[in-house]
Amino acid sequence: MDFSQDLIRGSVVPIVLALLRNRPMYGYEMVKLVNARTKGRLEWKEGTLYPTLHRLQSLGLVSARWADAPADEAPGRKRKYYSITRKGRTELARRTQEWSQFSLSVNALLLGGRL
Amino acid sequence: MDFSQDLIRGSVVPIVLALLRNRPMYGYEMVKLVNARTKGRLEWKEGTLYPTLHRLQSLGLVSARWADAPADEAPGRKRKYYSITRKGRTELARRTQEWSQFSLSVNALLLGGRL
DNA sequence: CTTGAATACCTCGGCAGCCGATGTATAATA
DNA sequence: TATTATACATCGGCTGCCGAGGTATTCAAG
Repeated sequence: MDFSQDLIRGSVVPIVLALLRNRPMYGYEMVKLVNARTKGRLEWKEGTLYPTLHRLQSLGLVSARWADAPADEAPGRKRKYYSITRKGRTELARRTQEWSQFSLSVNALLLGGRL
Repeated sequence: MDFSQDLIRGSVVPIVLALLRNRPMYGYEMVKLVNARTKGRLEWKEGTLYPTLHRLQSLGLVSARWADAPADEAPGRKRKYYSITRKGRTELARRTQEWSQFSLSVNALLLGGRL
């Protein structure tokens, strides 16, 4: 479907935080996972994700550590695993709420319903 | 609630087109209406809307004409009324579809549901 | 063995849209 | 008379997305 990039904007941060809710992940994994889970309707680019992760880290919303990939997955390969911080969880809650209000508002206006 | 501007981005165009679906409107009216209908959750700025309207016009998605405000509303006042064109309606359909797919995707990722 | 694809990380500059600030002019209200 | 509301507009700053490009490793195919 190939969304206009303007729609994508602003959704990257909350989605990243949401992905890290349950377990640490590495960047490349997030890209593939988002693209797969949305069947390519969202098509994340590495050129977007990596700078975003660094930004979130500098804001203290995620933390990163290098580690070996599990031996049964990709033995001998190094990956940079990101985890969400306590501060990040607070921000996630805020952003989720924000998204929900926002999407309700837009839906109401677009689909003509009352708010 | 005061959304991050990044979320707003990309939603302005489809909303403008949707507003014009039923009747012509003037810019100032759209700003007030959106702010009121969303109870200030969306807070449109004139500095965003006017350039957007001009852009849409140059793309042939809307047309504009100056006219007197109705005598029972604001007698003696000039307004610039925008209407959606046929091309604009096609674009509206596309954008509505796009938004719907997009918001479903984001919702699924944010709220953890399956797609 | 060498080539190519997949994995996994990264940077940089261009671009486009939102917004704050600012400006103009008129009508209504205090 | 001064202020507020209506109604239009522009402009530059900022920020984030993306295309293009780069490095290095692992693994399968030729």
